[in-house]
Amino acid sequence: MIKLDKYFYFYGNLIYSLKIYLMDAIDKKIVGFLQNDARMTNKEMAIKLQMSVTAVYERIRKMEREGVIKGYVALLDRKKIDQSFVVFCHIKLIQHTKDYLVRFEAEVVQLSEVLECFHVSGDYDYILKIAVKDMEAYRDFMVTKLTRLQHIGSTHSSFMIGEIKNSTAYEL
Amino acid sequence: MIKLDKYFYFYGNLIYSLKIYLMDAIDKKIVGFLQNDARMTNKEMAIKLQMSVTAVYERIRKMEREGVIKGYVALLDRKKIDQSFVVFCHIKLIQHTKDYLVRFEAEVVQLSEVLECFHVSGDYDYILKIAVKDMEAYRDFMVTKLTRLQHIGSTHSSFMIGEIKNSTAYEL
DNA sequence: CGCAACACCTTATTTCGTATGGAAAATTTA
DNA sequence: TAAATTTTCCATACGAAATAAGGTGTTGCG
Repeated sequence: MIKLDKYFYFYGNLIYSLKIYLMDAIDKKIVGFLQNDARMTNKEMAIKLQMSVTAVYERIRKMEREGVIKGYVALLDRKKIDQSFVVFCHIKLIQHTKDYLVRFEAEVVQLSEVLECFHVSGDYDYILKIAVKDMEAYRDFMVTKLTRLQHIGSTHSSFMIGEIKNSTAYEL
Repeated sequence: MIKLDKYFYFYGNLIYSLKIYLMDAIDKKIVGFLQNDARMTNKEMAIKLQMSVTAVYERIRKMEREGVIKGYVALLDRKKIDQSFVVFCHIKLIQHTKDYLVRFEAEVVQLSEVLECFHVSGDYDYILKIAVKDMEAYRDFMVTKLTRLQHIGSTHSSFMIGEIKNSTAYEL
């Protein structure tokens, strides 16, 4: 296995470096399998790849150790658990001092309805993906939780009408 | 186990109904465990819940059968596989005929760089989450793939500067 | 009341993950 | 180029896990 160092510069100064894990064709296939079905057995993969179980096992172990594979999770069907109402909420802060950002971020991670929160460029500062039961629950969330957060300037909500694609798997 | 029927009406007409899976406290805990770590053994859960392995096993099996648990996946670290550059792309179509929507959606699911695509209300029709290597790769993706799609009116890209929260786990 | 469905248990069986030792291949070093 | 080292692979073996089978107590319902 080869690790590639990637360097990030800012005005000629090295900001940070990152170890990229260079996967060969077999690694990519293994990870491809596991991204779709983490329950696939080593034996099944070994047969598909025409190699021994141990070889597969050791490759997986290494990728876990190196942090390429972050973990294994069960995915639920939103509809079946009555959380079909998904909203993308764009948020602008009133100011962009580091203190404001840090405080907002610390608070937003605590909100269980917020599945994802990303700091982004553009018109808004943050994009949040929120899942609740219905519109009423969303209104409640907005009023009692989200807008209570400090330093929020404005928000813009986009309601999900349809899910076209929702994948956790990267192409390798 | 109890299944709850949820009905959706539109101008007084029943559009569709949905079977909601009503989980008890134990189901919720089991699913809570698996959402965080799908590799947790039935035995470990059984101990935490003070019940037998078989009981845990059967509950999980039922939730899989009923579609509450959609599947199990491995999650990768974007950075380690050199796909750190994430973009939220907002897309507006030139028209909103069913034909246009269907065609666009069929094409966009084919694009491996597009991890997620949601049809949304508001200023734009779709929100896409795209992961590539760097800005250059994103430009290439835009020019050779995305803007080649039919019926695209306008796009607006927000680049991810920071990942505050990125969870696949629902609160139950 | 009695029947059926359900959730649970214990025990038994099968399958899987994982550890070990060692061979082949590739890579590095002298 | 030859030797040394590291990496990758394999076969085997064993404990742990998932799964199957059979049985018991509880609940709901006609």
